[in-house]
Amino acid sequence: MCDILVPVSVPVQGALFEHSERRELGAGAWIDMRSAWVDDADALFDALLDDVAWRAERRQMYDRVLDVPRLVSFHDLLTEPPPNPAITRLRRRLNDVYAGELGEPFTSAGLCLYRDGADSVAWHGDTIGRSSTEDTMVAIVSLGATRVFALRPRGGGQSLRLPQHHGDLLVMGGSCQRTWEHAVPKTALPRGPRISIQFRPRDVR
DNA sequence: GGAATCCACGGTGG
DNA sequence: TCCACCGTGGATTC
Repeated sequence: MCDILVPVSVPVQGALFEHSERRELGAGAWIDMRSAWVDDADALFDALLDDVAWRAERRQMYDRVLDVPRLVSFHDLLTEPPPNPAITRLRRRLNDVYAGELGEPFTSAGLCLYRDGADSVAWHGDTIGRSSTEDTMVAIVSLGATRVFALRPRGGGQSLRLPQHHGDLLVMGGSCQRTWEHAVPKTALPRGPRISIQFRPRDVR
């Protein structure tokens, strides 16, 4: 792995919401990052671990049916109460800042539980609909163990590795979902559980 | 030696 | 009809 290590130069302190820490990725893609964005992240992590109805999914891949290497729980925030009221508060905070830029509010929360370093998600982009060419925004809150969030341009290029710590916020916007892919790679290093909350506009996973 | 990365594989569904 | 999607495991690279 030659790719390096991003936090490098990214100033993550200070007023994220002035967008002073926006990192432009090129071609209209950008990410915002903020560490320790979640208040009382310890309690939220513990509560979600217990309260969420985590689901294991299986997927046919080639000649086998495999367990998806993470647990998931999806919530449409417009039609059902979230598994924890803190999710509503986080959504409000995000909408206060981003709904204008987005043109519509975040309305859904997808939760993933990465139980250990063997849990992961492969390279993908979150597009709305299959053939859509429109940009969307995804906000990801991380709780629990630190895991690398990797980003790379579609079609190849240097990838970024962004360690996501307990309570961190990462927002991907602009063309990011179309022109970049992201992943949470497996790691052989010892890792405890991590929960991610992905806020999206509309009912997409 | 160990960890990370790359790549091929093909059924599914939009 | 077509093609993007995605998890694994072996090979390769770091």
